[in-house]
Amino acid sequence: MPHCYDYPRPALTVDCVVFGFDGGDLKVLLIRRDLAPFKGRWALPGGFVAEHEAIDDAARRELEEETGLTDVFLEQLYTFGDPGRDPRGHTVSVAHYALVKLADHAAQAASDAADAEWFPAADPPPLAFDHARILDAALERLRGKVRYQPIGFELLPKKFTLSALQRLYEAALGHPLDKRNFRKKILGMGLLEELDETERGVAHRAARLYRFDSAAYRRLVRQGFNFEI
Amino acid sequence: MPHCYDYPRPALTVDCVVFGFDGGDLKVLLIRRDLAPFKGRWALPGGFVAEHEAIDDAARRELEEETGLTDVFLEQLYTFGDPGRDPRGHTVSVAHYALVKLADHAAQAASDAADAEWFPAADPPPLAFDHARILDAALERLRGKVRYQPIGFELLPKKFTLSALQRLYEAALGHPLDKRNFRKKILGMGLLEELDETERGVAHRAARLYRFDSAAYRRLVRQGFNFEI
DNA sequence: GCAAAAGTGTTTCCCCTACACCCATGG
DNA sequence: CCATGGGTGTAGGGGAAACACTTTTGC
Repeated sequence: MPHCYDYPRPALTVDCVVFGFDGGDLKVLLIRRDLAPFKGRWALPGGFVAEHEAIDDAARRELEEETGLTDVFLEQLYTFGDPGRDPRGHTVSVAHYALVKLADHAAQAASDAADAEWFPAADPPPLAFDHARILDAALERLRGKVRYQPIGFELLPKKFTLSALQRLYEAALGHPLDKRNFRKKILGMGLLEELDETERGVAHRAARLYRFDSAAYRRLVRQGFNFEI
Repeated sequence: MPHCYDYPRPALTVDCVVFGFDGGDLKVLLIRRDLAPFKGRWALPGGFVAEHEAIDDAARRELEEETGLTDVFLEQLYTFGDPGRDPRGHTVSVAHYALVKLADHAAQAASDAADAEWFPAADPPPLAFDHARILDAALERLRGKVRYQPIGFELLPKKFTLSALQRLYEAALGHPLDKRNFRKKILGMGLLEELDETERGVAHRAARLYRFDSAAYRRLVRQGFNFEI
C-alpha cells in the first residue's frame, strides 16, 4: 500500500560511518561519489531506504553494495533532517555507525569497492553533504560508548594483545592510559580469555594473545555487572 | 523542489514522549486518537513531517498543536522504521522525548488539548502503533541520561527543594538514594543556588528552596567538569 | 649487545557508602 | 504535644591513580 500520493514528503536515506582501527589511528571508510551532486567528493556509504524495508536492513544493504562489508557491528546513531542538507531536495538521513575488524575486512573491501578508501577519522578529506557533521557525531558517540560497553573488541581481530587493546582505547578516548592500571582493570573484569599463544613477526618480545569472551560478558551482565573503562 | 515522483518512499513522522514529574511518579502525556487506525486508543503526540521542515521543528510543532506545550526540553531519541509498525503503510517515525515542568504546564496543557492526559510512565494504558516500545526506549534513555547530564531540573519547577530533587532521581532511577549522601554530592557540585526562601503550605518544617545555576554549569563544563549522580 | 615492547606490585588518596539523631513547623 | 519531613557528620573500605624496573625477543 504505497501512499506516495497522500502527502508530499521528504526522501529517506541511510548513511553509515564505518570505523576501523589499524593499530595506531581510528579510520573511517569513505566512498568517492561518481554522481552529482558532490561528484568526485568523498562521502559516507549510504543510499535510499526502499519502501517496506526496515531501516537497519537498508543500512546493511547499502553497506554491502558500496563496500562489500557484511556481518559488522551496526547501530543507529542519529537522524539528520535539516532542509538544505541535500541540494536535490529535502532528504532525511538516518545515520548509523559500524565497527569493523580492519585486518579481516581490508582485502574484502578493497576488492568489492574500488572507490572505497580508509582515512584517518580525526582528519578526513572534505566530505559531501553534511557528512562531516555526521562523522563528528559518530566519533563523539564512539568516544562515549566505548567506555561503558565492550564494543571496542569489534574493532580488533579475534585474537589481540593487551597493548593493542590499550592503543585502541587511547585512540578512541584521545588520551594516554597507564599500562599497569589498564591491564589490572581489564583483566580483573574476567572478560578476556587468555590464550596459549603469542603474536608473531614482531622484532621484540612477543605478547600474549587474548580473546573477548562474550558468553562471560552476558553472564556477568545478567548478574548486574557494568562494564566500564 | 519536491521529488515525490522520483521514488516510492516511506512516510515520515515524529512522535514525542513527554515526561513530567508530579513529586511522586514519572508521568507521560498521551493523546486520545480520534481517527482510525487505533481510534480511541491512547498514543504519543506526533504527526507528519512537512517537506522542507526540520525534524525537531516538526516535533515542536506537533507538540504545540496537540498539547499546547511550547519551550520544552526536547531531544531526539531514536528512529523507528519497521515496515508494519503502521497498518496504513510504511511509516518511519523519528521519536523524541521531552521534559516539562509539570506544575507550570499542567493548566496550559489541560486547556489547549482536551484529549491530552497524564499517565504513570511506568504503567501506561494500551498504546497505539508501537508506541509502547517507543515509551520503553524513552524511559531507558531518561534513566541513563539523568545520571550524567543535569536534565532532571527540566522536570522540576524553577525553585525546588532538595527532597523534591531526590524523589525525582529516585523515580527516574528506580531505586532509593541516601539522603545525606545525595545532598552532599549535589551541593558539592556547586550547581545549585541556595535561595533565601522556603517552600510554603506544608504541614511540617518548610524546606529551603534551590535553583539550578545553568551559567555555573556551563562554566564548570568548560573546565572539564563531568556531572554525575 | 642493543633496541623495543612485554610484563609486573605497592602505596596513596579520594570518594562512595553506611548509618541515626535532633530540629522546625503546622495542626 | 505529636506527626512529619528537614537537616546534619563521621568512620571505614574499595577502587583509581601514580609510579620504575626487569624480562624477552629479534636483529
